[in-house]
Amino acid sequence: MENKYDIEFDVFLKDFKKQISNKGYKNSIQKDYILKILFFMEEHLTAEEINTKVKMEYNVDIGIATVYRTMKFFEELNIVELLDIGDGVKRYELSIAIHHDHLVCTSCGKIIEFTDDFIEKQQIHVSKKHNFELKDHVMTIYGLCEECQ
Amino acid sequence: MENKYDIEFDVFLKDFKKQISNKGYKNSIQKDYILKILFFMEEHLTAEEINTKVKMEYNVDIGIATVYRTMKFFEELNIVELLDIGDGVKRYELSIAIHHDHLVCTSCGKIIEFTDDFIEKQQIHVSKKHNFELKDHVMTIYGLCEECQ
DNA sequence: TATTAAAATGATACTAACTATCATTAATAT
DNA sequence: ATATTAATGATAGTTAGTATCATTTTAATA
Repeated sequence: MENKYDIEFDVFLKDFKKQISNKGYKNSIQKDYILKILFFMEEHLTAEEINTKVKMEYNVDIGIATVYRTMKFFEELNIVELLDIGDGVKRYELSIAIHHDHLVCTSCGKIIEFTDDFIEKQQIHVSKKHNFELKDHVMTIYGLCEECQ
Repeated sequence: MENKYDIEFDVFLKDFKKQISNKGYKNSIQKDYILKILFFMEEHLTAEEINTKVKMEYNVDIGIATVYRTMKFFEELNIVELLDIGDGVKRYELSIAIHHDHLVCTSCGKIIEFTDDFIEKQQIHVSKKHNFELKDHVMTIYGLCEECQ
């Protein structure tokens, strides 16, 4: 199986399991399957999509409550990052990817990632100016992608 | 009554009513009250907050369905702008204010507005680079305000 | 390896923030 | 004044996500 990261899944999974244990939580096959989907499949998945994909790919039926619960858990442990494109549904992606922002096509829903050093630096500057202790930021550009114009 | 804009409310209201009429919609006292609250009170209000404030300030009970419906209507007509700080509740502000982004304190919920010309320009640049036709953008910085640090 | 304490799961009930429906009311055009 | 058509408001419905709780699983330790 291919993936977009520079590490092997079993290395990643091992490290992740240790992380969970060290913090006093317990591992489970459900968590493993969810991570596997996030690692190998496209990112920006909703909880419902993750559930469906686990069912399709591995023929395992994780309760939807567990998926929601696990995504919240992963978010708190910074294992995943939340992406909110403003349509009322939460999407997640693995945090091992470097920080990036998003271009969202308002016509077809396509999500394109981008990073811009200038914007990254400028938001640090803006935070300082307002005596804000920067934790995180979200930048989303809405518009029409090439095909939808 | 004071306000933060450089125009009088009746000028604004008159212009707004004309806008509605021209597009084939009908005006109503409910719309007037909602606009009045948005004009004179603090911005970033939720539908529920608008409803409560109309009741408190003018002793008028607008049905909550009408508030939700009207905010959606105003949004489509670009009379208000939607602010989504990621807590699952929609907030609105009048579009007569110039575009600005937000600093959100994750501790006390305070919202500080900012504009940054560099960021504004840079997002145009990013859009062009990806052959995106820019429509809108959202930048939100999350962190701790001075008091909450 | 067996025991045990605590966390995780999954079925389902519940919640919150809207959204749709529809009978009634109000606004604008003629 | 009348007719047309949109707006309102009460309420039912929807949807994404959260809480509950009995049962199962995990993992530490005896």
